[in-house]
Amino acid sequence: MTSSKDVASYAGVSQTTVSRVLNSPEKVNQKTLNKVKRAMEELNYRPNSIARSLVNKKTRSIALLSGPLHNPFFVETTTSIVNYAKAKGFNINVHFENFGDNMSIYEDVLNHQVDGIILSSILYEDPVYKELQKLDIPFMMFNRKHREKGNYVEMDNFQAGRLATQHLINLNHKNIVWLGGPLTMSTFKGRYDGFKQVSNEYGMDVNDNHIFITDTSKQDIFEKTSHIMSRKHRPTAIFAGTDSIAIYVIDFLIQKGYRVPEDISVIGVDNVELSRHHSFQLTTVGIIDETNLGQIAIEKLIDLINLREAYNTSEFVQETVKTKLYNRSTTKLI
Amino acid sequence: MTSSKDVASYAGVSQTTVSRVLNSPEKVNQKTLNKVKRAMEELNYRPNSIARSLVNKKTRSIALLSGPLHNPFFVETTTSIVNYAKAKGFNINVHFENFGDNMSIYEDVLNHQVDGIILSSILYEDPVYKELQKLDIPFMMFNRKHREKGNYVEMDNFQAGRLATQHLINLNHKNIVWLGGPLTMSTFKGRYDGFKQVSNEYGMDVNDNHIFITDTSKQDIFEKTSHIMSRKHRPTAIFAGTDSIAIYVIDFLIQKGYRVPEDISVIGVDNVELSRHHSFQLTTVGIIDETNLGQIAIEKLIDLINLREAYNTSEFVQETVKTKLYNRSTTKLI
DNA sequence: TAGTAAAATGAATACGTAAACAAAAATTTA
DNA sequence: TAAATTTTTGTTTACGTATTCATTTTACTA
Repeated sequence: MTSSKDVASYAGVSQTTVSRVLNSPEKVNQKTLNKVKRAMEELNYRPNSIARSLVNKKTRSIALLSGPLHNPFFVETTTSIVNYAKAKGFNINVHFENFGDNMSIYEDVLNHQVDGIILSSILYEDPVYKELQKLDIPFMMFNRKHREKGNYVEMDNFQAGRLATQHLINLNHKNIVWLGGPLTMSTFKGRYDGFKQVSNEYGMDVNDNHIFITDTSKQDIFEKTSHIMSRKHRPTAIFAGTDSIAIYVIDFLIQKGYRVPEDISVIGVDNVELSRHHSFQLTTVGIIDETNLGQIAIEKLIDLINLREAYNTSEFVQETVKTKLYNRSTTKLI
Repeated sequence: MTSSKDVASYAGVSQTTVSRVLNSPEKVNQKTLNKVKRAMEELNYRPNSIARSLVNKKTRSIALLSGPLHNPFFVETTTSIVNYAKAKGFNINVHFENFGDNMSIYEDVLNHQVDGIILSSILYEDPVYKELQKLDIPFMMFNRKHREKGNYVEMDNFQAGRLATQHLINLNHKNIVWLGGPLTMSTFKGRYDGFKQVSNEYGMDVNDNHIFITDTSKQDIFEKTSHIMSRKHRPTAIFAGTDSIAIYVIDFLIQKGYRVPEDISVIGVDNVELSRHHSFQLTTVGIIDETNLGQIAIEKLIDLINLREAYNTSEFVQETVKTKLYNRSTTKLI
């Protein structure tokens, strides 16, 4: 690989001048500028970004710790994050959540220098939080947040839970099952609390028969759904904690010959793009904005990084986006 | 950030000794070893990977240039690639194809030093190929390949095209439409050629009425499918160039009130995981192996990187994996 | 045209690590 | 116990770039 020194001696100038041509061309004489540029061309020179990073102390790369892509929510956020970052000159190092074991990934992230970290998959009481804090690198949580707050962009999960439940109740449903994931995740916790509160407001009993916690795997969702459908007091509606869960539920139901929403209503949360693509049109609750949480989060993170570089200051980003109902066709009046 | 020098002076040794503790601890006296390790702990020392990369000339990171994630095929390959690389100590920098404009991404990839490149989204005559070659970095193509060959892992697209077509013909279909993407991609070209050959073997006419080229967007697929269904000589089967296309087609059909396979049979290619998850079970053709092409490709690529590091040798990886029919329930005898 | 200001260039150094080589300390051998 | 090994540690340099500071060249002023 050819270095700036090679270019320098080829062009008959010092390495400093070559560096200047790259970083402050206005400070170099037109004639030598051309001479050096030509040398660069002829030697097919590429500045070594590693060496640059070493001296600049920035890598222009960001680590993304994402939930699994079989959840369409993360398909959208990952796409947004990668593309936006690229447009801003940043690279994204992608890592996938490993069954809640964020510490191992943390080691990984740590060992490659990054200018920032963006993560969706943190638990409400995740010990990784304080490790990340020690790092003194901007990090942004999206989707889920941590008890210590920090920087985050989330939807108003509690409101989402309320809206979805209210919608079902408006449609006359009285026997509703909540089918979600671990309440150690702030998303599920908020949505569940919203469900419970509205249920209580309408004097509905929320007992163990109405609450199902899955590990969000297809397998488990199928089993739980199967169990729900085989009960004598079969519910008339299922409130799925995420669209991903809702889609698995509906796939299962259709496979088994049930009709949605004729036999049972299903509502999700997240408003993933896929919910409009599908052969069924999923009723769901999602953020008001056109965009997604990943997009908002990466914008804010890059702002933070730039702010820090320019002024060495830092401020908190704590954003809870309001939600609304996307009333489509997997719920109906009974 | 604390450096190895800081650790050195804190522990009362030279920086070299600190370096040795990290890279060849067996060469350092037990007592000083402990002393240095303690110092590292107390100062919360982390070796700077940038500086390491500069001297080692390896970054342990790989650039992935992938097709878009709304195609489930790339969801699977990306997941496999990221996870496998991580297990082998590599980071993945993800980039998404930008409407065939690989050159802009190429600049990006180039500017961050990587040990290897893995890309799915190359055109058969893509000019980026010779640029990549100049780079003198191992690069591996999967899914699609380039006319110049290089390193690639693909399925036997031609065979896949034949198998799918043969399957439909076995089911008595005589009016089959091929609905695929640009033939500038080796995948579509191979599958199309297979379709045409078998069709001809059975004396079936393959004219413009049977060939539809989409840009693989949902929008375009919907339009083309709509057009196909509104024709007087409506086909009895659609051969979709990929599962992704097949899924869009079926979603459209079901939305419009058609039944699959009762009203029309649909077959895809790729055998994506999702094709089994869905409310319909997609009939498809895919590679024989349990795994996916991305997985195979990343394994080979890392082998290449290691081989190159160890022996400074290089060899070609050129693999065409055989395919088979996955006969599920979106095709039927007529 | 001498003197001064401005523009252009170069020499030296820093970033944090690894490694070649040299030197010192500990151990073994005779 | 002195010489010869072996083990352990340190000094120095390289990796490729950016930057500070000093120096040279050019342009301008009176």
